[in-house]
Amino acid sequence: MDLGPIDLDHTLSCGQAFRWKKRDGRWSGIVAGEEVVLEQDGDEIDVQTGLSERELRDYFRCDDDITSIFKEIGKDRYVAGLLRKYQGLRILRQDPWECSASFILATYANVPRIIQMVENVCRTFGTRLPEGSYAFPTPEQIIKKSDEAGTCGLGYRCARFVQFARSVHLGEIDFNMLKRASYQDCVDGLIRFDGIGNKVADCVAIFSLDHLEAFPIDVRIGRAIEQQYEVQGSYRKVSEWARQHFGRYAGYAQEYIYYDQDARNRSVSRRR
DNA sequence: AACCAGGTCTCGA
DNA sequence: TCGAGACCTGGT
Repeated sequence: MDLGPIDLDHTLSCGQAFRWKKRDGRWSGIVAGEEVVLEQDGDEIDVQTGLSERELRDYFRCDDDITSIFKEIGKDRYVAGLLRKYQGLRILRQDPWECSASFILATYANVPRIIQMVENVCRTFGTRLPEGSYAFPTPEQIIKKSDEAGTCGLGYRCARFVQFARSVHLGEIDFNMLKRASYQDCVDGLIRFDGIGNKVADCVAIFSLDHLEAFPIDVRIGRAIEQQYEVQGSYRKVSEWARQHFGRYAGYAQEYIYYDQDARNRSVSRRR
């Protein structure tokens, strides 16, 4: 299947989604409750899934005009280098509920632990698929046996996670409306919920609600921006600077910078 | 064995 | 509007 210019390794391991695993050269994950297995050989990607081609192309954002996106953020010298270095890293379009619930768990934890927490949640509440893995649970599945949330190792995030499931189940958040809304209205709509601050809201906005100008700032991005551009300060100040500097696809630049910082960390830990 | 993690919340200035 | 402290817990 043709998913456009994409590198699965970069795209699925960069920390935007937490449910993809690579084994024996194949990536397997679950999208919209369906198992997806992908194997990339150069430009060829072999796909095994019950998902329709339309759904898969939607998930991989094949509708994006990637050329003009790269042209735009590539105006920055540093990012231009990263575009070459990590060619084929793409932003995904994830399910808003799964994305927001996952990033509520992602606060103040490292990626391996986030993956573990999400996996625990899926095994505890989610539907078991024929292949043996579990789908990400619906809000209702979580509410029905919320007393078991304590066994998932979520720490202080547990109460927020369950409460958010309740809010979503009660229809207190309209993701489709947030998609159509302006970036700022989208963030304002997300940030009302306990456990969603600036950073999580930006992650949800870019990874699931089509607001590619969202620029999530974690500690590593903060450091990188300070080093590369000598810009620092409050979240609001830095993120506004980033949208100004990188333009309407600022979030795409953010993901390349984040991945580069991640790669540096990985090589440091190998050296130890 | 400490250290730190894709932050958020609360509170005071 | 901003900065400082506390915070569950498990990888590394």
